[in-house]
Amino acid sequence: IAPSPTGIPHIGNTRTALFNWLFARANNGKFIVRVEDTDRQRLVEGSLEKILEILEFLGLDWNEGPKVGGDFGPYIQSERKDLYQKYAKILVEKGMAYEDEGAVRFKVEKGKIWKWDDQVHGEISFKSDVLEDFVILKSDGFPTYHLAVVVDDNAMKISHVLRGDEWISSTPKHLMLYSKLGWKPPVFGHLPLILGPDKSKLSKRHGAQSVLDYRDEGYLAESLINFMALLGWSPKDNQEILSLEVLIKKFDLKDVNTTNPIFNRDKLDWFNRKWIKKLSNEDLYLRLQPFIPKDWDKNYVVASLDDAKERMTILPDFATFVKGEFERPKTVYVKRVAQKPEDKKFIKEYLSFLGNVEFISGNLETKSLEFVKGSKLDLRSTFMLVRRIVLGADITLPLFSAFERMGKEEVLERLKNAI
RNA sequence: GGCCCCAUCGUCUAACGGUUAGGACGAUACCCUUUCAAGGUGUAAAUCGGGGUUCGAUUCCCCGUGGGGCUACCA
Repeated sequence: IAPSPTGIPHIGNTRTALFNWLFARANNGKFIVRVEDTDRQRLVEGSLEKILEILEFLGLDWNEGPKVGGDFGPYIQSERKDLYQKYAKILVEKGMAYEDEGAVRFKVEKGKIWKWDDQVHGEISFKSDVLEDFVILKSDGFPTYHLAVVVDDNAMKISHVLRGDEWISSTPKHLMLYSKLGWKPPVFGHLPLILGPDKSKLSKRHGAQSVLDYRDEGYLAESLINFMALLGWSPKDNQEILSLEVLIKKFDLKDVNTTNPIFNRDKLDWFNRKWIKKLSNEDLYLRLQPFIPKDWDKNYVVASLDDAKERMTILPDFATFVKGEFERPKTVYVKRVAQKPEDKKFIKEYLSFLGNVEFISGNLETKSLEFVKGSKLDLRSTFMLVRRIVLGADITLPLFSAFERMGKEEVLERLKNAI
């Protein structure tokens, strides 16, 4: 995978990385990260770190590249400038390229047909006549993508190139370069492009775009991987919930689609719900750290996880469900929800009733149910009243498990506030 | 404009040339239910159009239409 550090990669670029990684792992190959920073104008400071952060967050480790090194380094193109210049010079000397206003342009031979067996599309061919002479070395001495990618893929012994469909029309240029340089081209596979909701190529203007943004919104790496994997690919058995391990076993380039999928956030949400539910409480607690106050007691939080897991879509949902257990409702609010005399009367009776009840969720529930039914009050509205008084909200975790966690003293205290 | 890629429910997708065109998300109805969820059972929802080939096309071919990409000294 060869990202360009001209910004933070969005879901589309990241999915390309994922497919490359899966393909490499599924075939006992090597996953190589090479940084293509030959566009000096658009270089964005710090994006290389972000790129690696994304890969690390998702668990896509690389065999060669930044940080880990490798036999064919350096893996940063700006550090390989001499190499590109050397080959540009050779091409010029052989008359296959020429200088043009400080840059070097490759001479396209007319009347030829360039074709390759694309691993996802099948055979694709181009007439060389539709291509114009193209720049391979810019006037600032840096190569264009075309020269750099060919020189490096050859030098680094790259066997397979999986990239986005947007590169299809450039492939003949690369084929020409391989041919003139006397090298054997790698196998190409072009992946369908992920489209935004407006059906145009995914880009910055489609809202939160990078995996890091989704991570910060509370999506798990598992969900993101699962979601991206199924955009343009599906396993033979149509299974949907897939871990990285399972994906490696099932991934096959033959099952990659040719049509451009559209990014669908609802499905991402669904995956996140599924994956959060699969997490152990201990693991979920760890992932929750960035999204909850530091002073929330660990045992307390963990104890509420079974209930919370069932209803969370993103990590920050946890705090909104449990917040009411940590903060007493405002008195003005309590006074307002318990205005009616009959409500106050009920709370008074319930209060004294609770005094003799053991605060264990199941017990609390059966006893309370009996109590309310005996009073002939409406179940829903009555429990909603209690919920509002004790937890200060309409949407909370199940009432009685919350009671158990909070303890008798605290619950009674809060109820007293209403009378 | 030119070149290239693509075309199954709203979305992600499945279907050796023979299926009542399947699944999932979302939507919706009902059940369950102390809220919200979750869960359960249903429902609606698709082969872009026209020609071929074939006993038979979602599937193969052609044309059209639609969408996307490229057309930079960006990747």
